Amino acid sequence: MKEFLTIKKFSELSGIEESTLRYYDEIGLFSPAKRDKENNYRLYSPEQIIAVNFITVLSGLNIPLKTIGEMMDKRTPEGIMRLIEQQQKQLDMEMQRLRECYSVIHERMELIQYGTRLQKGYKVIDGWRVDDDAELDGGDYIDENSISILKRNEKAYILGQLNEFAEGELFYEPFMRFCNSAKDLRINLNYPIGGYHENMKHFLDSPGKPNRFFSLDPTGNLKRAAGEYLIGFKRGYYGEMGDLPGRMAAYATENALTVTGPVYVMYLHDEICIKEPTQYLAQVSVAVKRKKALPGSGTYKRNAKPNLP
Amino acid sequence: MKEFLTIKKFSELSGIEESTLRYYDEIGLFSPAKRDKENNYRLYSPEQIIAVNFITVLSGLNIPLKTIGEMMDKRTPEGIMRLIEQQQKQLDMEMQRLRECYSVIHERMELIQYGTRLQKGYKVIDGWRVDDDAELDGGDYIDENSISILKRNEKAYILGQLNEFAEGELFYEPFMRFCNSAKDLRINLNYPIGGYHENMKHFLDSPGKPNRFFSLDPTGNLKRAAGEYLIGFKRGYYGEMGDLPGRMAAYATENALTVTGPVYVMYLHDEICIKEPTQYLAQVSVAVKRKKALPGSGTYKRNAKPNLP
DNA sequence: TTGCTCCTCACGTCACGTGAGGTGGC
DNA sequence: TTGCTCCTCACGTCACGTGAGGTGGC
Repeated sequence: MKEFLTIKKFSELSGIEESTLRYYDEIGLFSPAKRDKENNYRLYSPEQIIAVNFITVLSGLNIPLKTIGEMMDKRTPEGIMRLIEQQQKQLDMEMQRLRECYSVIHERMELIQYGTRLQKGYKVIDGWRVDDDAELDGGDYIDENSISILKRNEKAYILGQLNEFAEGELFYEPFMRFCNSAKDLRINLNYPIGGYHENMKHFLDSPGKPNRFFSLDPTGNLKRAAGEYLIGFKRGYYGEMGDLPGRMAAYATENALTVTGPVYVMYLHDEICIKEPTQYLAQVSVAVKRKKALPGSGTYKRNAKPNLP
Repeated sequence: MKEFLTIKKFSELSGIEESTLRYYDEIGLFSPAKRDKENNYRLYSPEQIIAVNFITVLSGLNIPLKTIGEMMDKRTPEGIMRLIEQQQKQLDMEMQRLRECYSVIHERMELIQYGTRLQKGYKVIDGWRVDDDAELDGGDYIDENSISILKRNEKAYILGQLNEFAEGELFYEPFMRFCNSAKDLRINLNYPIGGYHENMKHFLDSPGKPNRFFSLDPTGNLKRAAGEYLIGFKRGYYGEMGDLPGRMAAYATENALTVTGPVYVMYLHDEICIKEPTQYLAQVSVAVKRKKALPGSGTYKRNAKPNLP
């Protein structure tokens, strides 16, 4: 005698909700082996588990139920193979998409967390930032009012085309052109976007008008070189640098530093995590060379977190 | 003068559909910077790209729009961090789920493709199966009517508990109990399920009533050992083995083989890819030891596909 | 009569997509 | 008048989830 299962039992056995089983029956995708003639109960046979589990797997791969249904109607081994092979490509793309979202989030979090920690202050030892840690002797604290020299590792990014600021234009128009060209230049606008000044002079002359924009895309073709950077911070709306350029230049002069290469403007806290535009938090950095050795440069690196933005 | 963008321009710039932007506005998740007083047009500012792209990323991570909305309302760097950290765990699980679906599909495909190829015939050289290839000399062909000796690599699986067949019971009841215990035994029912006989004698005595069921889960704790296997095929409904047990035993005797270890019954084509139950295609295999060397055992392994099921 | 399990039917949800019909400035 | 771009509003879609009200056998 063949044993049949009511919908509840079959649901428990297969791990599929009763409502889902009823829905599959309703759309004709997967129906019970038979119906009870007395009360019209759905009666499933145990081996139907195999088929319904397969449907669950295919559906879990984001194959539409309609497609699954069409295939199950006139199924052949070859047909199933074709469908699955197609879906494998889609699945690869989906996995890639998720990994990229993950990567975007990772880059964002690094900036946000850095900005948040900055309010409490970072300890700096031998040029590397470390979290505040009472166990560590020596070093200085930096916060958002500090100008300091820090060591950084290499970091990838993608540069946009040259910005052209027409008379009276703020950054809106160039930023729009940057976004417009993003597709052609294969720039992912989901990664944090920053401003790029070709050198310190340009930053001093027009602090709110970067030469280019760049995307902090870790697959980018350009690298911000590893080394020592002069770093300062500023709260305020996009492009409002206040007296920061002057303070940074003065710090360089006082400490016998030669600034070299482009100036990077990154927003640690932008409109994504702060409502009030005057509270956006920018980080400005530029590579430096020392004209003479600074005192107190040890080699302490325990707990060093060199890869912060 | 600040420049504003109509919905079409903003849609092109951000890559987000107009209907999506209208929907985000409708539910209060993301609204244009202002409205045109004349015609009520939505007017977006270029820097809104940053916020809407971030929403896209979060939404792409399967965070509900409601959650994103609540967070954007009272956003703080800390709040964003918390949300993202939570979501990273969910994302890890989703990636894991997709990888497992992929793995299930992979195991299924291997069986299905093997069964399909079997209809045309495989060439066997030195005990390893290879696809039909005119360039290869020697070897024999196997198809679904063949009994043959083949080499196989190790393969992982998970065993269910001992089956008990009450009088007159077919495999339904034990199969149901197997499914029932799946959760406790950490058996994934989505992988192909097969029948396991503890030895050849048991298979000969009750071919349709395996001692246990097993799941071809590649993370399984048990391994089907690498080595030479006696392999036969049978078309028919689950458990209908016909004269196959006898033919396999006779083949072993004629060829001076000692069968050893459990007998595995795997369905290459089951109800997933064939409607007609009498056409299901089972593969039966059992490890063998040769009492004497067979003739023609070369060492040819080019194009060998040893890891077939 | 009371539970219990099942049934159907209708409506809700989520994140949009798709017209239909209307507006305002060139 | 004709296009064109935008608008609102309503309804559809996909894969279910959630009651509401009813049934049948103990």
